[in-house]
Amino acid sequence: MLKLTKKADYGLMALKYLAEHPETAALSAKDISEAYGIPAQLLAKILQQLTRSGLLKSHAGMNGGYALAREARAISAYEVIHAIDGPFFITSCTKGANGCELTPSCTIKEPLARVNDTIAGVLKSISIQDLAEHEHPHGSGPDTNVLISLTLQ
Amino acid sequence: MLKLTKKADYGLMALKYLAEHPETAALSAKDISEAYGIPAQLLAKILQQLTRSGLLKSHAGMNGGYALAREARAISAYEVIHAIDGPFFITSCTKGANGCELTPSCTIKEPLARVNDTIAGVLKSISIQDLAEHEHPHGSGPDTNVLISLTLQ
DNA sequence: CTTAATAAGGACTGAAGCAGTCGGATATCC
DNA sequence: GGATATCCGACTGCTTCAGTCCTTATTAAG
Repeated sequence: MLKLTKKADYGLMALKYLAEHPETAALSAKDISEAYGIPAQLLAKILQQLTRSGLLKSHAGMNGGYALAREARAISAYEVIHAIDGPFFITSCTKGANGCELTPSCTIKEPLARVNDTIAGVLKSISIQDLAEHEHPHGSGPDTNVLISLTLQ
Repeated sequence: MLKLTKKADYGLMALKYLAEHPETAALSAKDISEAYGIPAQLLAKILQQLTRSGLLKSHAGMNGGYALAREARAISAYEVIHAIDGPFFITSCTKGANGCELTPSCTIKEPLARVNDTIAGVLKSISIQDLAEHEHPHGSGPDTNVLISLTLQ
């Protein structure tokens, strides 16, 4: 139904939280889970995934935790979602790999692939920094204005 | 994972097929299901949903079937998806109705709501006619060029 | 060196949604 | 009345998601 999983939501929230606390060397999964009321063990697994994907750096042991692997401006929402939920396709019949079982009857996937690319483009244009800045009430920072051109046919 | 259900896919395919056969008064669920290799009874339920939503007109009895309730140009992909899959929200925590259980800790939904609106805008800008025209190899019809402006903050 | 805090990761469960089927009821045309 | 349709509720199998449990490895502090 065109919905992000909760895991992706949690992941975005966690990265946003990290971006908002740049002064601290690292924050533990417990810290973040308590800040948002997210199940700690679930969030831990998400953060581990993000670490494997190179978006976070982790440090075990006391005073360990997680920190952004790059600056918040250089991490896009797309990367986070992709790392957690895997590659997404708006159509159930993916165009790549094994292809669509209905091929060639499914004549709809090609136009929708463009929609897919458009959505991906939007998500790529949004950084964790954008999410973090948005927190602060109003009037700060320049607008992030994104223009997308979708051409059918 | 940001994916349309197969039902929505089937619905789009069916409406596209109807748009490609404007000469016939009505096409039965069986006709369409055979054209695409879709389970007939499943497609029937989908077409019934689209009828209830006012996108199709149905006619029982012999030589009955379904026809577009409006011209193909006036039916958007968004309407089809919405009729079948219901209202979609990219975030698991919907902003409306019961709200987010995590409120106010979930500070991410507001920026993503804009993304949601953008996606909806893209889907609203694509008509069944666009999908049907795309079928014909190339060079026909004007490009459908859509500009979307997404403003964060 | 011991202990506590932390990440890492596999296995499992319950719940929900999706895809598809079955059976029957109603409407329409011949 | 029979053939062809739509209409609609109930049901099943399957997959995925959300979350938990348990164990192991790593690191810093005392």
